[in-house]
Amino acid sequence: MDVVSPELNSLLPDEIMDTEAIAMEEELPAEHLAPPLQSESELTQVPMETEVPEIVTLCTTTTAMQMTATSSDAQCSTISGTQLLLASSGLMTGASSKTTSPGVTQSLSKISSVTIPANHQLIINRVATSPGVDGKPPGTAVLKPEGQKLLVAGLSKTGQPIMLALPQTWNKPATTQGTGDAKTQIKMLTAVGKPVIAVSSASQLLSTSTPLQAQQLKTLQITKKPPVSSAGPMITKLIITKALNNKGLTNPASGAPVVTGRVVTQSTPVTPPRNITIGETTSTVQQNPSGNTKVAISPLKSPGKLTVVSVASGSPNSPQKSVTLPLNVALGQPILAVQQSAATSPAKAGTSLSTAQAVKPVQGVTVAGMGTSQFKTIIPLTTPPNVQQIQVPGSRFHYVRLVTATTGSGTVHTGASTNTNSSIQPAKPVMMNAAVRMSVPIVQAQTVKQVVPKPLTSATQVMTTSQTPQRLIMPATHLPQIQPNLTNLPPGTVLTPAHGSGNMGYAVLPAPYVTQIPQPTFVTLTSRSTFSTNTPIQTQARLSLNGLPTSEATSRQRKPCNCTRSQCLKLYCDCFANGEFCSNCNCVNCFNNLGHESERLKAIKACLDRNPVAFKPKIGKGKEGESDRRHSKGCNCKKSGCLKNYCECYEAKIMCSSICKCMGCKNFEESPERKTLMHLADAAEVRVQQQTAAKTKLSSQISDLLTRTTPAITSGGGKLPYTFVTKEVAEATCDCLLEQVEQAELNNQTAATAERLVLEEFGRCLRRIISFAGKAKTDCPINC
DNA sequence: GAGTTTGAAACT
DNA sequence: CAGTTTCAAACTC
Repeated sequence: MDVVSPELNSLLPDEIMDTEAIAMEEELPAEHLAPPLQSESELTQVPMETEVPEIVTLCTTTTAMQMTATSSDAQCSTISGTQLLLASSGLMTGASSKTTSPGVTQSLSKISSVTIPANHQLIINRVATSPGVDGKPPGTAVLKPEGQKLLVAGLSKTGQPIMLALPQTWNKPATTQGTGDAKTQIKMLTAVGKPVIAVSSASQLLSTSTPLQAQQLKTLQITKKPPVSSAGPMITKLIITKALNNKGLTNPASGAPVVTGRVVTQSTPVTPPRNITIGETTSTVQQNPSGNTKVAISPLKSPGKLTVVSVASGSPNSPQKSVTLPLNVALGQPILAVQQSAATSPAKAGTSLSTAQAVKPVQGVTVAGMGTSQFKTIIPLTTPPNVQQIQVPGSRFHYVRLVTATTGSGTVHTGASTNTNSSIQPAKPVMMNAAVRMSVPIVQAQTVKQVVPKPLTSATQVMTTSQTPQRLIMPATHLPQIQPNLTNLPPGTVLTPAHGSGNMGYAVLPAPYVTQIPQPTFVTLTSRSTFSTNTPIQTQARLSLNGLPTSEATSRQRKPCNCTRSQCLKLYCDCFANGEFCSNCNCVNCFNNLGHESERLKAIKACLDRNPVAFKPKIGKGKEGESDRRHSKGCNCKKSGCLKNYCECYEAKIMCSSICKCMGCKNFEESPERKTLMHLADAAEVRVQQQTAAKTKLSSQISDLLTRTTPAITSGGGKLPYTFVTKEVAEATCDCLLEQVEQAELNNQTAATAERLVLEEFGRCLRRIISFAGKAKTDCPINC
């Protein structure tokens, strides 16, 4: 498999490549928002494109961050919709609490103010710094001395409270500029029936770290258990933004913040939790101790759009940097977009000092959720310290992005459980600011298998481990000319970076080559650095497929193609157009396989050059007020009246729209021809179903009849009696009968007597045959 | 199953 | 962008 040139890295779509901007905007087809959950396995998924109103924005800064009463402030807020703004700064004085729920106020006894405007924005101001509380230095805020330090209750859109519980370590002063150990946990609890979100953040300051180890790991692990309530689909929109600020950049003893988030629901523990693990290594940025780091995420009312605004300034009035990015989820092909704002850019973070290093982060996102049929995976094979992994079971895409590592090695290990979170070596103080937006359509599932990229020397190897392990040999040939728009890559594409220090490349793998294993209910991506060296990168991906058994998930029916001239590398080929490798097809001279990945890559690029959205589904969401589904381009039928499968609209069982350029179209709502056709089609379908049922019933009856009539014989695997009447037996019998006839003739007996003799002989023959048959069965009960 | 029709994709 | 060609699926016989 060829590898896309490192330049491709810079061409990755903003949705996943922009590590600074934390704004995302997406439109999601309605059909992907709320598919009903049917099975328990589905319930265990992590639905990420959700309508659940709780949009949680968490903003923390490590070490001497906002929890200290010095001068650092932190604000996390969302702009609209359900918002949670947590301001741990004593400087904040927003006190106009409008709709604070009782639970909120009870839990915020030491919070100076809680503001919950009508838009569900919850503003929590840490209590003014109280000198010497619990022996902590002045300025250390102790929101709640025992156990969980802070309980913040907000109101969701549905009016249900959102609780935040901070562990004791949250309030650690961390005023020692990089010394000490700061662990933070945020637990968010919602009311019954709503997801409970618990986010724990641990920031460890390692005195042994060096500036070269300035990589920071942020691991965000989210476990979500949808409620067992059958009250509609459980879709959760989770946005977690974490800003970590290690002021200890000047202090080598700065730590590596580890943030682990866990999202759980109050559902019954019947369904295993789904884990979302996000591991990232961010660059070390010296944070202005007095600076404000404000991250605002705006999950707009419209679930399809998300705007993340990162604000870093010393004052709330500081200019904000807001970036809105489309998530390319239109056309019914939502993707997971995980963005991280490393806050390495002073222009965006506003708090970075001149010593800030422009080290791109390593980010890994593992999401187990509603699986889809296909994925796009970018698997890091090089420079793993800077890895961004996004695996979306619910999406047709997987993204694992590599960014150039400028510092020492790091390891991102994202596991299915919180215990699997591993820290990257890290060390420099950082300010991490990540926005994660996960969109997972609840659609057909497809398992993603473990993909273990191997260390490369001259070639890239991807080991897929499963019950039937596959080994993919991917030539490391650089294809600098290939710069595909990754957002439009064929669904199910796996991008694998090329080896080489500092160079980034991607190889494209279709989803079918991601090992699919029936390990359900979680997704795990593991990445290990120094891939270009002898140290192998281990990228593992495991995820469930909507709880579907692997066999079921992988047995997705697809019509085999019959391409003969296109080599299955053009959109004529349905397999290629769907981003799949040909399998069990009838094609001739097929290049749509791993053996011709180079050609395939070129073909993909060519297609994308011609049409950037070539691999996007043609049937997408229509405009406002129109049908939910419509052809993105419209058909151009001329003769079929759009009532045959030649017409893509008709084939998709949708009506033609205004963008169609068809002639003589009869595929509209009121078309009598269409109605008739649909009626006939329905009738035919019913007929087929009936016939199928009848056949099934008949077959069952026949089988039952045979079982009952010949139980003794058939049950033992023996032959039926008539099977003993072989040709030889028949001939011998006939000889016996003829002998009787001859004897009768020799004796001058009458014909009647001869006939009687023949019949008697025939009876004896039959008895002997039966006798031998029974004896043979007894002697050889297995199979004679 | 072979041949025809059709419209999207590809090409010019 | 329009016209033409190529292609594979849909359809017919």
